[in-house]
Amino acid sequence: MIIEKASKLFREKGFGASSMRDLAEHVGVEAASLYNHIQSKSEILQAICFKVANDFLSHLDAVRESPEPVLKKLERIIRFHIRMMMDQYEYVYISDHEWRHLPEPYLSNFLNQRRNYRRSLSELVARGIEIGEMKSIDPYVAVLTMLSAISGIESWHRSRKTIAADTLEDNMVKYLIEGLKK
Amino acid sequence: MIIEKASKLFREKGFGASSMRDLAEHVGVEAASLYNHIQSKSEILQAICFKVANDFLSHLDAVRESPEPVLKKLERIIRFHIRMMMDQYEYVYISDHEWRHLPEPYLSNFLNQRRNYRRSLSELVARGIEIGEMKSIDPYVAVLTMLSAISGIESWHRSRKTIAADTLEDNMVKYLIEGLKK
DNA sequence: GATTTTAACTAACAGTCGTTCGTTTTATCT
DNA sequence: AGATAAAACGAACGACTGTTAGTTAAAATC
Repeated sequence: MIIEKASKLFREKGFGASSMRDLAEHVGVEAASLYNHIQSKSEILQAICFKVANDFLSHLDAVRESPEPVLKKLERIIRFHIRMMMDQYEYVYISDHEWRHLPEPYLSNFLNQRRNYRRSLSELVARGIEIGEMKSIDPYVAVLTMLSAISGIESWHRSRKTIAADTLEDNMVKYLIEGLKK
Repeated sequence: MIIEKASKLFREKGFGASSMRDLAEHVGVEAASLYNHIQSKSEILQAICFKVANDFLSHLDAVRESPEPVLKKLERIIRFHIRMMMDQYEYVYISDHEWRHLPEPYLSNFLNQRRNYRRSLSELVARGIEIGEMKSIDPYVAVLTMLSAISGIESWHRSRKTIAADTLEDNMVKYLIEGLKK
């Protein structure tokens, strides 16, 4: 409840610009009362960031073990990212944009996880190229491009009306996967 | 001088988390002295955001009037974005991430300019499809994907060493342009 | 060299920040 | 019903916020 309200607030105004009194008002309570349920403001941010990170890492592990072609795996991962960005918009957005406000040692931890995630993805792309499934491209750049493109869905989220979710997903997958095919 | 130091600070800590006393210390002066050169904190943000917006709009206007094929125009625009992200990293990053802290009416103004920019780009992509230069894809999604992919270069910027600037640019252009070709 | 302008300083303002304290109300359990 | 635990409250703390006022030192102009 608190975390849900907080995620909405943090997304709208940013972590730094959101006060505990702001949050309390949205929850319908006085600021001091929040501390019966949480330890600190940054604890909320930690909960959000690491939940998202964990969701992505779990999914990646599951996909890696499946016996599909690399391109199919990548498509599944991309679609998962897109759907996460749609279904858990607030959480993903905050994890993407507000992680820099994490206090140490959580900050280093978070960045480590992200680095590992990208490295795993890069290795997947590299293998796809190696076995001739995909065109020759720098794996790191490809991963960076994919992930960044997806995280930009946030700005679609603000203008939902003009384009349907399915259209967005299918077209983006098309663009990103076709660009990799040989 | 002040704006340069400020852009570095805002990028590192975020606009909201950067205090005028922080900034003053980086400039080598007391906080109050800053107000002999600027009117307010948010004025700095305005200067940065609108300078970047203006640079992109000017470039787009120049490209639109040239008589090249659409795909060539898009490649030029993409390369311009990438190079802006590299050469004016701090400015572009802030314009991308901190615009929400702009006070009205500048906020609405900024968002209007961005919307217009994207609409112009979309129309360019739509024409490319119409005349058969590019594969059929939703123009808005294509633009969103391109721009988001590019803005993700920020996270490359933090780990420059592993990959050269030219490699990044060429591979990203390859990925983004090939994905559009018929 | 005198005068005006520019830019630095210290001190302070009114307000907000996250958080803690001691207390009181509400809910749970025997 | 009486005891215990959970969650609410108002008040306050010390630190920090952007900004202004008044003053003084340095630079530029005449």
